[in-house]
Amino acid sequence: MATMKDVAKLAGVSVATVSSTLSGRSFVSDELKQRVEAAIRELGYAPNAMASGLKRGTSSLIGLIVPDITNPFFTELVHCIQRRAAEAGFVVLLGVSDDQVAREVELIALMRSHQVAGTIVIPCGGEQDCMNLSRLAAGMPLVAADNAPPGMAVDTVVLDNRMAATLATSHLLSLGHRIIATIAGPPHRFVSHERFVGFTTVLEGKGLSVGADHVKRGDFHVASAREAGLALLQSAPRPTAIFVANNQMLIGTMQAVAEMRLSVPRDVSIIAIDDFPWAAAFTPTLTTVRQPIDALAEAAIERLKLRVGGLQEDPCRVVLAPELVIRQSCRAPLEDA
Amino acid sequence: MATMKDVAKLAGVSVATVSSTLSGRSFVSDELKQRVEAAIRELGYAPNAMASGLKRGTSSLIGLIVPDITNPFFTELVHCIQRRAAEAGFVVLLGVSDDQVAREVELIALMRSHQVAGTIVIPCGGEQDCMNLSRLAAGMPLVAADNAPPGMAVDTVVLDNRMAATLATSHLLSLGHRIIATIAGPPHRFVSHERFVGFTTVLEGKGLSVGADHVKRGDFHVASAREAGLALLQSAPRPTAIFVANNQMLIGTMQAVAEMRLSVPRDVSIIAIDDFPWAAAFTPTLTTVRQPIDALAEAAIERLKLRVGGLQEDPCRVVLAPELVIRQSCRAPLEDA
DNA sequence: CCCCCTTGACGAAACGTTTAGCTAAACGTT
DNA sequence: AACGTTTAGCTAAACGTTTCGTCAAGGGGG
Repeated sequence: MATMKDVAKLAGVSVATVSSTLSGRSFVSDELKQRVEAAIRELGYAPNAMASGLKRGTSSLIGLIVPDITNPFFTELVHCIQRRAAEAGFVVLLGVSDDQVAREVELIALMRSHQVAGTIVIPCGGEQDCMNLSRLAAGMPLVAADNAPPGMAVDTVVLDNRMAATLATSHLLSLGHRIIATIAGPPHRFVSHERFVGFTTVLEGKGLSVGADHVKRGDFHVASAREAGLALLQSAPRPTAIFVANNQMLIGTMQAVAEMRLSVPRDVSIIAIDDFPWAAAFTPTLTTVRQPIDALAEAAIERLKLRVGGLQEDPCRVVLAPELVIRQSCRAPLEDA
Repeated sequence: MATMKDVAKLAGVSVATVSSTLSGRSFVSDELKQRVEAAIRELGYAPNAMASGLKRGTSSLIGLIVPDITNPFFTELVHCIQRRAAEAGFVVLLGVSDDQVAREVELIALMRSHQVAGTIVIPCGGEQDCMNLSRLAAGMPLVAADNAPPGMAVDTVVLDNRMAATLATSHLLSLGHRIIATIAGPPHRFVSHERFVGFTTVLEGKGLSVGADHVKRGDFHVASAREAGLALLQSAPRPTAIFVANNQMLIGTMQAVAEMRLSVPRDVSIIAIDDFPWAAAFTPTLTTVRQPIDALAEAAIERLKLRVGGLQEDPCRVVLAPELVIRQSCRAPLEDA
């Protein structure tokens, strides 16, 4: 690998001049500029990002910590964040916490040791874990997205989860459903809690109550929802609609329905939070509440850029609105039900 | 951020001793070791990966360049690679080429400038582009996976694409299909070509020929396959089965079938290469040819580790076998067809 | 004509590690 | 007792940048 010294020698200038040419931070005459550029081309020189990072005490890296990249919501979020990061000149250092808080903590340290300019984290833990996270960040710009409770000491970018649940639940009510069940997420997580509260609040507002039999908890993965779905569909009275807390559990729920030889939406209506690329390819096509994923990514990168730029002010919270996407998996309940 | 110097001062030793304690590369007495460790804890010291990387001329970073993270095959591959990389002590620097060869080339340079230990790339171009890639790698350990033609000057890890096509086509033949169409991938790509050759070879072996009307080219994305599917389903004679070259195009094909008010597998059988997490959640469940994704990831990381370790030998090619996953989207053609 | 300011380029000192080479002490051998 | 050998630890020189301070040359104002 050619270094700046080699370039300088070939161009007959000092390394300082080469550096100035590259960074444009101070004036270099056109003549030298051209000699330097020629030398760079000839040697195939590329700057050593580690040396530069070491000297400057920071880098063009940003950390991105996600719980699980195979969940299509996270896949899309990673995709959007990576694209916007690249546009902003950042390279993404990817960490997967695998839903383990301990791993998440390790990853924060890892990011720091790699001198990232900042980190975007999608926390996988409960409120307490999140508070802990913001403490660990100390010094490193951190933005928490998605599962980020208010009160964290860092910028947060989240969906309006209550509104998402409200949209879904109101939609079911407006179709005439009165016996509505839910498959909620892990109780300690912020997003689960909000979605569940949104759900119950709407029902209570209508004077409806949800029986304990009609509330199941999953872990946001497929299998747990299949089991929960089977239980719900065997309960009496059988719910005419199910509100599912995320996309993966939606799949599990559909499996349960199929196993019971029931049909969506004839026997039961299903709605979930998180749209996903193939929701329109299923039979029936799936009604969902869509998160504005790209807007989340944009806001996260935006906040990070500001913090990296040295902005010192109180943590800011960005809350974005969801959107109801009506497809075929919900319709009015059968009269005879 | 505390540095090694701070630790050394607090522990009353030299920085060299701290370094030795951390790396274990030379002997340090138990007493000093403990003093150093105590100081590290007290200061919350974490090594500066850039300084270490600069000095050692390499890092614990590996580059990973993929065309498109939202394609579930790539999602899963990234997931597996990232997991195995983490197990091997590497951190993944993620680059997305977005199917653009120029971007891919930039990313290789980017990885190099970040002093990665090595890079795994899933090339997005044709044979020539791939040859070019191996040249660009010069000096940096590179492993090409998936769309990697033989003859590249680097280690390659690929699916036996012809066998995959053979499994799929033979399955259709064994069910009794004789009018079989295909939606192939972009012609210049290695994987497309192999899959297409596998398909035609099997048919020709049976004395069957494929009409030009029954061969469509897509771009591996959903929309192109929808169009191709519509065209195929309107051709005469209508094919009784379609072999689709990848998972995203499978979705597009299913959409086309639905738009034509036809039904799978009654009116047409559909099979594709690339299994994906929800293939079993569709109605009907989808018959596919599964790539051994984790084995691909394992082999890629394994080769990379060897090369990073300094192995100098001729490029090696790992070819892995696919597996037919029979579900509901293929069955015998209707007699009256 | 002198002084001062600006401009363009350079030299050299960092940044936080790793590591080769060195020192001094401790030990075992004759 | 003199000598090598081993050991534990230290000193200092890199690694490839960035950047501060310096410097010479040139120009303009007094």
